[in-house]
Amino acid sequence: MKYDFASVEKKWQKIWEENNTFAASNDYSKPKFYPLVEFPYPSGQGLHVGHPRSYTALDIVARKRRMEGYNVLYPMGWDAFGLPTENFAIKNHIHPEIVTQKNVARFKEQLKSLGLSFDWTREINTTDPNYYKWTQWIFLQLFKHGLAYKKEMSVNWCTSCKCVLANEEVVGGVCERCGSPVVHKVKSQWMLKITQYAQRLIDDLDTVNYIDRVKTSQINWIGRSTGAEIDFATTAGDVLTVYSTRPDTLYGATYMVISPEHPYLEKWADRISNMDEIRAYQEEAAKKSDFERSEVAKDKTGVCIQGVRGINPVTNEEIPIFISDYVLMTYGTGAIMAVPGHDTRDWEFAKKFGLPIVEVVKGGNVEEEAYTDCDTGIMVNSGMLNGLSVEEAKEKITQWLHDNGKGHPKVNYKLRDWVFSRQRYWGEPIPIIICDHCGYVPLEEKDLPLTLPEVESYEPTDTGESPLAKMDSWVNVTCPICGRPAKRETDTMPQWAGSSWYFLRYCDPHCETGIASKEALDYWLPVDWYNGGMEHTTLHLLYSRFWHKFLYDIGVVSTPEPYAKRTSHGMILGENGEKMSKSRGNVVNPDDIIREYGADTLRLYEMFIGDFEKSAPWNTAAIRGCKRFLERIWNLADILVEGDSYTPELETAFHKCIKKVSEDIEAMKFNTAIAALMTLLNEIGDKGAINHAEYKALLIMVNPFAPHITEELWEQCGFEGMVSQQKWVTFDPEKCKDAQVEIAVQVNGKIKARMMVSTEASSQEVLAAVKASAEIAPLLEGKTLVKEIYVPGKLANIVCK
RNA sequence: GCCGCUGUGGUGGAAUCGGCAGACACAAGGGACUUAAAAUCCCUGGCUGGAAACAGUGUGCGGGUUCAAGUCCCGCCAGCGGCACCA
Repeated sequence: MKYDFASVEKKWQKIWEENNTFAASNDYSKPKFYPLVEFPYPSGQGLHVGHPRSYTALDIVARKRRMEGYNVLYPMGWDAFGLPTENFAIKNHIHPEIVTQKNVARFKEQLKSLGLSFDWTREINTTDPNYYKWTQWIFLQLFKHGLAYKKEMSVNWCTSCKCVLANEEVVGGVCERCGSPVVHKVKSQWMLKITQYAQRLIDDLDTVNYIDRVKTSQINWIGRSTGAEIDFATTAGDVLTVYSTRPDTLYGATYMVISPEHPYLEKWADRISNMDEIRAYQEEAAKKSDFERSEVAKDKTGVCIQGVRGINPVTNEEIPIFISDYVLMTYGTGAIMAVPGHDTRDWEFAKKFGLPIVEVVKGGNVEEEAYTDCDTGIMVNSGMLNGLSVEEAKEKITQWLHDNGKGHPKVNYKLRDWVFSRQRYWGEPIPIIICDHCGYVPLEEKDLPLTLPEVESYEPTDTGESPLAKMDSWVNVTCPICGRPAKRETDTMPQWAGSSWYFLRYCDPHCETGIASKEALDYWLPVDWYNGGMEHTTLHLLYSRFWHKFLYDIGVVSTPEPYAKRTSHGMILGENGEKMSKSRGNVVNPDDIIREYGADTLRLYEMFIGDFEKSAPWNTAAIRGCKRFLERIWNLADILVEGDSYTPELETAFHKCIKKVSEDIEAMKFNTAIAALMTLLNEIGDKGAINHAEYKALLIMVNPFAPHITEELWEQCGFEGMVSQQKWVTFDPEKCKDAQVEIAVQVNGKIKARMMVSTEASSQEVLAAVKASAEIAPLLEGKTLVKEIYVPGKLANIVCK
């Protein structure tokens, strides 16, 4: 009988759906397993072939764990707020909610057609008021604990669209949509104090099992550095504090630089004789877009402040102070001591402005380039530090600064607070009322959710405010505290909000008394295995860890980390090896592949395509190999014979294969697991028959990869129950060994022969047999044996002279 | 510039701790079956020389350690991704 994948796949998808076969149980006494994949943004384009790579991988793990007796929660939902939907709504005058519903329906159908074992009874949607009620609730908790605050911030402003853009919408310094320049505009923004958690976000990485590249990117992103804050007295009679990671080079500080936005400039205005020049520079710097700033990064600019000079605290020499945009107001103190001898940027600046370069660490040639090595140099021209190593000097000078009240050790982070406002419609409204008398007043929890009102148009206003600002009836309210007229906050939350806690909601998605019941959270958390793209390492993953830690601090969740394990899949590229995109014309639609080859074949192919963690080019021709594999399994039903234990010829092959497949699934080596199954199938084919025990074991092993065909075969062969509800197969390590193996025999490292030996044979026995063999004995005649090596089951090497 | 990843046949990729390089597939060539094609099955295959046995050579390049290196060490080259004046 021919395998009709289309009808078989539909049949089983229907059965699984009607029986809720893969729903997680609320029996909290069972051992649990909570695998998680990133829920998709339901875009208008539908599913990408990249989605099934991640989803199938953890589906395989989830299915295996179910068979191993775990209570498995493998959920799915929709991260549905966001710009593309809003832009589509603006363009086509359709409510974003309608667009979302349509896209979700399509995505859901596509996911179901892949046979993924999601628990659809726990489906969530971030745009559902019953969901975002709790997103707003978390925001209120953050606000009440002082972690949400409003601040004047510079934001991205598109000069042509006249609207605020998120950082993601600014590509190469221009607007992603219209290509016009993007400039900075100061606006009052909601911010979340993620910086307060910076150290814990680094430290607790030691307690979780994340792949190294995720850990290192997070650490780099947070960007911890240690150094000292140093106070420089100025001729204006005040103190200018700088931050430096190289306090050891203090004797080489020959000038200072402050950021163009530094507040001291106003304070010093009366003393500065070239204030016009300074103001012109400030304006110039403000006008520059990020793009221009990075374009001119190598060419340093700046203005020397006339009228105020700094005093080096160790040399007591007066040194000039410059303003330059290479010093950022947002990092450290917005002021630096410049050590041109030992900092590349300071060196470039000093060369350009003809400033003195003093060598204080021996080892390089500071006339040629800055010498920045900290490991080998010895301090010179540095008074009390002379002769010390850099490390010793850092310690000594920091102590000296402390003792003399001129500075102290300091840790800084590159991580900035999270800009949490968007001037957009399609997001969670921020549940705050702004009252002239009472300030920012949080909504009462009983008034949540604060739902999005219907608006006429979703376009941002000319002033860059959210479309909600035009809704007078919604905006104008009375202050819950003083009863005076007040206004609602009209900004909405960024897309990252809903995805920062969604894994908590899955634990108890219909809970009305909290984000989820305490019992559910205690049972299911942490997520045991979270797989997702590397592009989410520094934003989503960091944001959700931050929220989780906050919820832990206020007693809502009982684990300090949300995810016990984090892995990441590689991208699937187009057939030409480039990133898949519409403009490159190399997009593969999973629907087409399913129609032509079936879901099982697609699943198998995506897992066989290569190393799961690396990117791999799509190759439609190669899919046929996976289709053939499944058809050969199908055809085995024709040579099925009675038998309730493995036949001797295949016993070792089965035990070996079970071991390999079981271990490879856990190690995410799906490609080699499939290769092992193909090898086993070839061996069965050579033998020409398969019995019931063997076929059952094979179907159980293949089921996580190809769930439909295995279910159908299980039923057609009259085996009891469903294959997906069987016990996972086990192996006996003793039975994985062949009685005899072929080893390679080398003389002086060159292969001279091959020989069959017993796996039980000792090293002496094998070496004796090797030396006596017809191929090897003549080669050893008249030579002195130097060394004999036997690597059991692999090779023997005779070294002689 | 900095950080990370990668470099293996015509192609995708295998190769626990250093132990037979090229598993498993795809594509290709040859054969069987067929009126024919598709499908299926069998055989061949890193490269060079040779009819063959076999010999030499081979994991980006150059050195090194070792009985033994794709794997470890030192120095390069190329490609991809991310960050980018973070003091």
